[in-house]
Formats: sequence, structure tokens, C-alpha cells
Amino acid sequence: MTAHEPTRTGSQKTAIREENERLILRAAEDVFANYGYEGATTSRIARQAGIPKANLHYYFATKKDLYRRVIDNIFNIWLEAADSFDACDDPVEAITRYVDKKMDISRLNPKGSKVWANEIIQRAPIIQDYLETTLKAWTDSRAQVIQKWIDEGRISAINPHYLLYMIWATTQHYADFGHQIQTLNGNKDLSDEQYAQAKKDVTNIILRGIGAVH
Amino acid sequence: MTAHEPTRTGSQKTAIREENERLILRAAEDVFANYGYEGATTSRIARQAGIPKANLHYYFATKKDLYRRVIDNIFNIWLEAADSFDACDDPVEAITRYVDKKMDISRLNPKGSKVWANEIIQRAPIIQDYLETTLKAWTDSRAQVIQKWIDEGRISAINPHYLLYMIWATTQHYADFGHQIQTLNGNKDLSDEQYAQAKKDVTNIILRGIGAVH
DNA sequence: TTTTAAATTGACCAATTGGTCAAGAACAGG
DNA sequence: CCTGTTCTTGACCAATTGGTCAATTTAAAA
Repeated sequence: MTAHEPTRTGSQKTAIREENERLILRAAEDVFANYGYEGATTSRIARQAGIPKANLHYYFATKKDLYRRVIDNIFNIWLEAADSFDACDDPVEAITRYVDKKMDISRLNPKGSKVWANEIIQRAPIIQDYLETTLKAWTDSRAQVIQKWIDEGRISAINPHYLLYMIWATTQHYADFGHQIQTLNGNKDLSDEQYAQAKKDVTNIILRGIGAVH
Repeated sequence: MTAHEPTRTGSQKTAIREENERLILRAAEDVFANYGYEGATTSRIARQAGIPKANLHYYFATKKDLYRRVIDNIFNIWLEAADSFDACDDPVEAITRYVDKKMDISRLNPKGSKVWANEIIQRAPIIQDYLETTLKAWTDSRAQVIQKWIDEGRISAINPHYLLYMIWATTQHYADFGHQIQTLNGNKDLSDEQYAQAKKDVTNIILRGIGAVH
């Protein structure tokens, strides 16, 4: 709980608080993504949110608190996308949907993905508990689903974990390495058509690669 | 040129200088990878190299100089690996070799890969020129090779760039997200056997995915 | 209106940062 | 040996950092 959080019973937030937290979180995501955790300064986040630094610390006691909230957000977005994996039992459709959603997230929310990547690269100093609990549980459970597909002969025998890593790596690459992709694309962002094509190529390579389609 | 570099004609370095630069660069790679550019402190790098901070600044005038040298290293390592792409005209063999080498680098030199990833995530503030010159030239040239394979009907029609991104993303993931992989592997590093299997799965999925093997 | 709580803010602080400097130590060639 | 260069290092500095605080204003409740 934040030090300055109102002490009223219940956790209802004022409209002012709600709005300001939203502004701060949006600015924080941007600054953390572009400068890393240490490179991000609370005064820069405050400036970008359009408020004095002291006011930022009124809403978020420490930089770490703020950071954790930003990571929370992207992690929950991914978990929601992951539901598409469960929505159906057909490997082709499940993987197609999952890749589709993750590619969309990389396009619409690249900053969150970058903050996550940064955190993992630096060995998850803040959110190691997420990895060991929520992420591990989700991963192992979906690996079982994939293993079932293998046992049923619907896809070829590969290690389910390495398939998941491949999907994560490829889809998140379009967010995390978006700047490199943009540069190699003649300093232009991928157009809607290009992005759609990338999505199609990625999906096809994976589906054919695991023998789900021929 | 470094401010304190000896002014003698020719660029021959003392043995002492050679050795100390090596020590510092090794420590710098580690610290930059684990803390990011801003999070890394010159005093920490110096401590890890076993020398006083003032001595570090005798060899490398600024933190930025040091950082650029570290990035230079990993970039050259990758460029060498990329030669395997040219060594042979068969798509199966070329891609197999390239993936193999890149996976090896991810295992043997994960820190360099992490520093690079960090730099790209933060929009390449220091090494943008590399992306626009060397990397762009290399990429476009190899995309042509891949396009030729497509035209000859040896692999299916996909966008060569998106295939390259997929290879980069997947192989580098084993370095950049190594900590996540380790956590999901029960907090144990991938064994030699596991890593070999991952390499095999990655290679097979890609080769089958682009219709190079059946 | 009065009263109480929430929100705002400039001024401030201790700690840390990248980098400097001057004085000396070690080393090389003659 | 001597002489000039390379190397080493503790002490130091201006700038920046995350975070605090007390004083004030705004909003909500009674």
C-alpha cells in the first residue's frame, strides 16, 4: 500500500486520483521503455505526465512501486492474450489465434513489452516472483496441451517449451526490436500491409514447421 | 581516439595496456548486460575488473567509449557467424549452419547479446550508424540470397526479411531471455542435451516452415 | 458555513554519479 | 646509471538523483 493512500475504508479512489494515476502510469511506461529502469528518472516521468515531481511521489511512494505497476500491466495483457490458447482444442486455430494476438500486442503496446524485456535481461530483479509462480504455472500447463497434440499425432514431436519460446521470441521481437526493424525498413515503420504479411509469414512458418499444416 | 592514448607513432600497444583493456572490457560487458547502460557505474566496472576507477578512466576516457567498444565486440562476433550464410549455396545447409552458430553464440556470449538488445530497445542512441550502414547492407544482401532460393523454388514464398527476423529473434532469445528460460526450467540452466535439443527443434521448425525440407 | 480530508508544490537534502587532477611509482631505452 | 614515458591512485568536484516536508490550496462532507 502506498504511504499516502487515503485511509478511508474500502478502496474506492477519487476521480482525481484515478485520472492522475493513469497519466503517471502512461508516462512511466514510456520513460521506462526508452531509458531502462535506472535511466528513467522520476522527474522525467513527472514532466512527461505534466505534474511536479513531488506530486508524482504523492501517488506513488517510490520509483520501484511505479515500475512494478507498469510491469503488472503488460503481464496481465499477455495473460489475457494467452486465453486464446485455451479457447479451442485445434492446434492450428489455437496457435494462429495466439500468434495473431501477440503480434497485435507488439504493435499496439510495444512499450510494455520493452519494459518486460529489459527486466528479464537484467535477470528480473523486481519481478522474479512472477516468473516462478504465475508464468511457470501457465507455461507448464500449456506445454501439456501441446504435448497432447503431439501424442495425438496432430503435430510433430518437438519440445513444447521450445515451441513456446519460439512464439514468444518471434512475436515480441516486433516490439522489442521494432527500432531495428524500422531502420532496416528504410527508416519507416512497417505499414499495415507489411505487418499483416509478417504476421502471416510467422504463422505459416510455425504451423508448417511443426507439421500442423502441409 | 582516447584522450590518454599514448602518442607514439604507430598504434602498438604496451602489454600492460593490452591486458588491462581486456580486463576492463570483460568486466564492462558483464556490468552493462546486468544493469543496462545507465544502471552500470564506472566504479562498479572498475571494481569488477580489480582496478581503481581512476585507472579505468585512464584507459577509457568516458563510459560511452567503453560501451561502444563492448557493442563493437558482439557486433563483430555476429558478423563472423553470418559468414556461414555465404559459405554455401544450399538453403538447408546455410540456414542450419547459421542457426547453429547463432545458438552457440547465445550460449557462449549471452552478455554481449544482452547489451545489444538493451541498446536496440532504447532505440539505439549510441550505435544507430551501425544499423543504417553495416547491418542494413548485410541484411539486404542476404535477403537477396533468400529471394533467389524462393525464385528457384527451393523454399516457399515468404518475405526474406521476416525470415531473418525470426531467426534472429529465436536464437537471441536464448541469450536475452536466458534467465526466464532458466526459471521455467526449474531454476536450472539448460543442460547440454537440452540445448542441443532446442537447437534441433528450432532448426527443424524453420526449415520445414519454409518448405526447405519435408 | 464550518470542518475535515485530499491534492498540490517549491524548496530542500543526503547520497551517488561520471569524470578530473596532481603527485608519485614502475618501466623502457640509451 | 639517467631520462622520458606509461601507468597508478587517493582525493576531489560539480551535477544529478530519489525522496521528504511543511505550507498551502482545492474539494468534499456535515
